[in-house]
Parts: sequence; structure tokens; C-alpha cells
Amino acid sequence: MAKATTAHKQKTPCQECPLRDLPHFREFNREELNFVSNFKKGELTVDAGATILLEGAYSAHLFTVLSGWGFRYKLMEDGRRQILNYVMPGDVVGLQGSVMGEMQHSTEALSPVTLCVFEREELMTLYNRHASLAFDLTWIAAQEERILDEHLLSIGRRSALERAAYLLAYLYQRARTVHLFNGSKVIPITQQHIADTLGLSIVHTNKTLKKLAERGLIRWQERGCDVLDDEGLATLAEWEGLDEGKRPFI
Amino acid sequence: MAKATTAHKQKTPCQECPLRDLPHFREFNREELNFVSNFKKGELTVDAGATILLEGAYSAHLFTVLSGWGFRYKLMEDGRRQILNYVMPGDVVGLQGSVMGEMQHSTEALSPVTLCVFEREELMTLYNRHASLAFDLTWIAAQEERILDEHLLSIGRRSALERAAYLLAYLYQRARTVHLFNGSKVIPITQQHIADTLGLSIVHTNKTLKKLAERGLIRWQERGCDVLDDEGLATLAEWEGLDEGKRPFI
DNA sequence: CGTGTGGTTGAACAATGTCAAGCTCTGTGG
DNA sequence: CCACAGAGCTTGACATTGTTCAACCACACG
Repeated sequence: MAKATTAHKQKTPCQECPLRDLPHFREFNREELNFVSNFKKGELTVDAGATILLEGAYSAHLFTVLSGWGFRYKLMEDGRRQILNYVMPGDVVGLQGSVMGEMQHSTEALSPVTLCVFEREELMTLYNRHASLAFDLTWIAAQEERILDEHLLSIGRRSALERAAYLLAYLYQRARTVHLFNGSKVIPITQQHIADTLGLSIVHTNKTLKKLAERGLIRWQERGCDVLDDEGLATLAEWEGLDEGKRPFI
Repeated sequence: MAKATTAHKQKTPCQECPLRDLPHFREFNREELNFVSNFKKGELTVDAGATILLEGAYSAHLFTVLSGWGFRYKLMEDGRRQILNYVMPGDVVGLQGSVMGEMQHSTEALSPVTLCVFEREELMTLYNRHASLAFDLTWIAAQEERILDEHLLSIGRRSALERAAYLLAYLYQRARTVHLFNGSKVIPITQQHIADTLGLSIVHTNKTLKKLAERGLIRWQERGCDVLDDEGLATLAEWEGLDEGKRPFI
């Protein structure tokens, strides 16, 4: 719950963005790169556990994750929590709010997270002057929609074991494509996070993870989950795996 | 399963679109209206039960619902079905596919449905020439995201009774804002649809609906659900209700 | 050394699923 | 006009899945 957010005005120019080098992202031309670099107002680094955006807030900013893990969630009045999706480098944070007004979910950091900061006010300029980037934003929103469709299928129709397998394969594959594993290869979440993502109780989640571990698909570490066989997990969950293609990112 | 789709090349000019008169939708200026009217290639009418778009297809078209009810869903290999969301007049059908390639879910008509047909090929022109409409498309995608967030919370964290209450209140309120009730006031779905939306078995769904009926919140009709007290349903589900504001539609 | 967070376990219980049967329509072919 | 078939709804008995409660453990941190 530490809201200790360290704001750096320091800023890496987008031309030197380390994420741009990943084969996973589409290439920008010089003009796009210049515009985005100008659009970017600074960087923000938050601690693990910090809230990046809070439900109900009307934020003046829009973010892109530069490094680290986070997640989006909603709370009910009585405290029930549902994790909606996870955010990783290259993901946009706060697009819903920027386009539609106030946020209807919160976003929290799982690890230290660094974000590129943009001004919501200038978003319309992007639409006016850079159709290709406007298209990218729609693409990104549509992609999130797809992921949510998958999650919905998972929670609605898969058994606890299948759900857990799907989630871990998903997190593992996504993290791998953005080179998020610094040697550690461990997904930095607690079993409570998994429970709140899958719509299960923590006790049942624990027993379910144990079954996955017994099958040699994962190993539970002190501080997260080590995926040993993502293909095995995907097969168990009857899941196709992630799209391989290039994607845009702002 | 009847794929009997009647294609009319007949086309109502967008300037005379009956949906434009609803207070629910934002107004277009003349230029936007002219562009969209030109963008629109014709109309398509399909029977109840017909498939509008099929998972895996790479459609050359993009649609807007002019009248009728439909739903989006995904299937697993073994036949399990998850309904993701419902489509009603003003909703875009096929945006994901148009922006990203092939469809990853199917869309089916619940009642006879009439759609406005657009060419996917011309979508980039929209982005190049009409920033306001491009913004609208992102808005629409972000809105769908929000709805999916809500559904995820519902399936993940609400009890069967709460889930059913939420779903019916949601459908009722949405249908009302687009004047979809022609006197009938009945939502044209089967209990199997509800079960597949809520992630429940049909038997349990039946018993759950009976409880809602006993409380005087709904009444089950021959051909669908009659919502008697949407606020009561929303309260039971601990749901805020729909956004009242204006929304764009293409 | 306490204290707190996160993980583990077993037992009792509640929620939900499965199976099986029967019912009421509606549409269709004889 | 009747008989029949299929779709959708209903119900009860029972099986399974998942939840709650209540401990206890291990480790990290002050």
C-alpha cells in the first residue's frame, strides 16, 4: 500500500527507448518517433505495491510501462477484489480514463515500475496529426479486449486447474516476449493475486497450484511462481498461446 | 444455425438514421455525417440464430447494428461456450477483426438483425481524414473494455444470484437506452444463453432465475425475460448501473 | 526475539454441477 | 386433424467442486 512514488523528471528520449529494440514491437518511422518523444513529458517510478491509478480518479496523465510488472483490478464495496489483467512493458496504462473520463478500475505495481508519462490534454493532437498512432491506440484497446475475452472464457468455463494453468502460461509467455525475466524467471505474484485473478478462494488456489507443481509444470518459489513448462500448461488449459505477430506501442 | 442472411443493397442514408435521433448518441456535424454515409456500403439483414461473424474468419467488412439483438461468444474444442457480451443498436461488430486481422470470437443474432456494412479497406481513410471519428473508434473499444471488466468482476466474484441479477439489469438498462423494447419489454434470450454468459450450468441457472422471480424482480416469459425491477436487480448485485452520458457511434 | 505476511493443511460445509426424468409448447409430416 | 419430434423449461436426487474456518509453519523485518 506504500504510495511512495518517486517522480523523476529525467527522461529517456524515445529514440533511445530500449523497448524499441525488441522484435515484438512494430518499428516507428522518424516522424512518429519524434512526435512521441515530444509527447512524453517525463518518467515516473513507483515502488512495488504502490497504486498507479485509482478507481474514480480523473487523471491528467496517460502512461506507458517502461519496466516492471503491475495489475489492474476492481473492488466491490464489501472488499471482494477481481484482478482484470496484468500490465507489462509496452502496455498503456490509463487509456480508458483518458478517452472516457474517470477511471473505473485501479492499477497497482507488483514490482518497482517505471512509466513514461504523457499529457492527456495532448491526446487529441495525436489523433489530429498522426493517423497511424491513432490507429495504434485503437489497436491497443482492441487487443486488451481480446485478452479480456480470453479471461472471461477462462473464468466462466474452465475448471480451477485449467484456469490456473491458463493464467500462468499467459503471464509467462507475455513476460518472455518483453524480456521481463532478468535471469530470475519468476513471476512476482502472491497466491492471493492468483486467487483474485481466477475468481477462487486462496485455499483452493493453493491446492490447485500444488497439483500443477506435482505435475512438474510449475514450481512455487519464495517470491512468486516459476513456470517450468508453459506449453504443458497451455495444453492442459486447451489454450492456443499468444499471438506471435508484431504489435504497436506508444 | 440458419445462416440465411438476406443481403439488401438498399441503404438508408446516415443523415436519416433513426438512431441519430436518440439522446443517447452524440451528434455528428455535417461533414462527419457525409463521410460516414459515404463509408457505408449497404445494409445486411440476418435471421434470428444466424451467425454474423465466425471465429477465425478474416472479414472484409465491419458493421454497425441498426436494429435487433445479438451476442459475441467463444467456443472451446469440447463445446463449452462462453458468451462475452451482447450487441445492440449502435454497437460496432467486427472492430477487433478489422483492426487486428482475424476474428477471435463469433457473433450471432438473437433476433432478426439489420446491420450497416462498411469496408474494412476504407478504415484507414477514416483515420487519415477524420480524427474525431478515429477517436470515437478508440472510445468504443475502450467502452467495450469497461464492460468486459465489469463482466469479469461479476463472473469472478459474484454469487450465482448476484451474477444473474447483474446481467439482467445490465441488459435491461442497455436495451432501454437504445429503445429496443417494442412494447414487449422482453429480453429475447433463452436460459441457455444466460447460463453461458454467467459461467453456470443450465440447471443451476434455472433455479437461480426462479429465486429472482420469487423476489418479484423478474418474470420468465415464453420467449425471454421480463425485467420488473431493474433497480432492485442492480442493488442486489451491488452494481452501479450504466453510464448516463452520451456516446459516439459510427 | 516478537510480529506480520504469505504459504500449507484438514475437516466441515455450502455452492454449483450432473444425471435423469417429465412437462409444455410449437412446428411438421402423415 | 392428429401424432410425433424437438426445443426449452422444471424438478429432485446425488456428486463434485470450491469455500470457510481454524490451525500451524516459515521466513523476513524491525
